[in-house]
Amino acid sequence: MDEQELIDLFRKNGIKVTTQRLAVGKYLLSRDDHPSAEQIYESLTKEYPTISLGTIYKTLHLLKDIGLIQELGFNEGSIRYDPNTELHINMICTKCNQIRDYKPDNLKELWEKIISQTDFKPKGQRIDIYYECKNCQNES
Amino acid sequence: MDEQELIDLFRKNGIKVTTQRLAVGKYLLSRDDHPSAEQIYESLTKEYPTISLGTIYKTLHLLKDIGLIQELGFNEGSIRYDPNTELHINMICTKCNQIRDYKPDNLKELWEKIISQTDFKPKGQRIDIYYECKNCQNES
DNA sequence: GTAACTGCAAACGCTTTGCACTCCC
DNA sequence: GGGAGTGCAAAGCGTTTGCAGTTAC
Repeated sequence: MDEQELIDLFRKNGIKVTTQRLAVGKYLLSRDDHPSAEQIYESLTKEYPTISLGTIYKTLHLLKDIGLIQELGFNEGSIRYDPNTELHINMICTKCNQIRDYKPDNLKELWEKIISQTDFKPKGQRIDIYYECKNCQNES
Repeated sequence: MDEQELIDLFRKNGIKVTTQRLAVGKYLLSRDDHPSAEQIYESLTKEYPTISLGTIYKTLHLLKDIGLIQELGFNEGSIRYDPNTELHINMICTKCNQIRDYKPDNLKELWEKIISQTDFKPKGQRIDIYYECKNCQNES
């Protein structure tokens, strides 16, 4: 998704296009890890020195409401933000907490087999795999 | 798991068997929803009026360390505790936040197909499906 | 007896809220 | 021009921590 599409998405949902919202949206779309609000703030504060954490949080809720991102709550009480709302697996390192998306070829097909057994209509899903990433394996 | 097995599990892990730990462990094992620390506290305070939230939290961390339960972090910042550490799906109602376990017959087989494509060695997993439960559907 | 555990209260950290100021439309 | 959005600081809330008193072993 490029900047213009992001602007269109905001307009379509009747919310004003502001520098801050574009900055947060573009930043998230550019990442394939899943940053926390704090990480987003740290990164954006260089280019936008007056941006505030409060605005980041408000923007994140907005982006969630319009379906651009998914929130992932973790045990440490933190929330990470995932710009990939399609079916995928979050590969989460149990040591360094790094998250990478993973999308096996036949995931959709297998997933449909799993949910076809129920009469519920899923609105969404979250699939995590916990493992130890290569960096952390090498260190130990 | 009955009380004696729980006691054995504590002993095996070298931690003392106390009334409070047994109470929290037995309570969690008896539930198929996934209570929060607050819910556990509310429930146990009737039978154990002096139990404290601090102790509940300390016990929950302990139970997690010995592998009896799994922690599930949620977006609202809360953590829920799941006594089922086997492969299963958490069916989560997006309205009332009720959680039920769900275990399709062929889940294990399909799951193994999904992870067989990677060379990672998973240490665990979490699978959520978000939906609207029957109670909430009827209300709307 | 003593090391581990409990209960309490204070501290902590992330997130939300309220409000005056500012900016998009 | 006016309502929506921002930035700041204070409040909120679930969780953790420190410590004196208590309990399991």
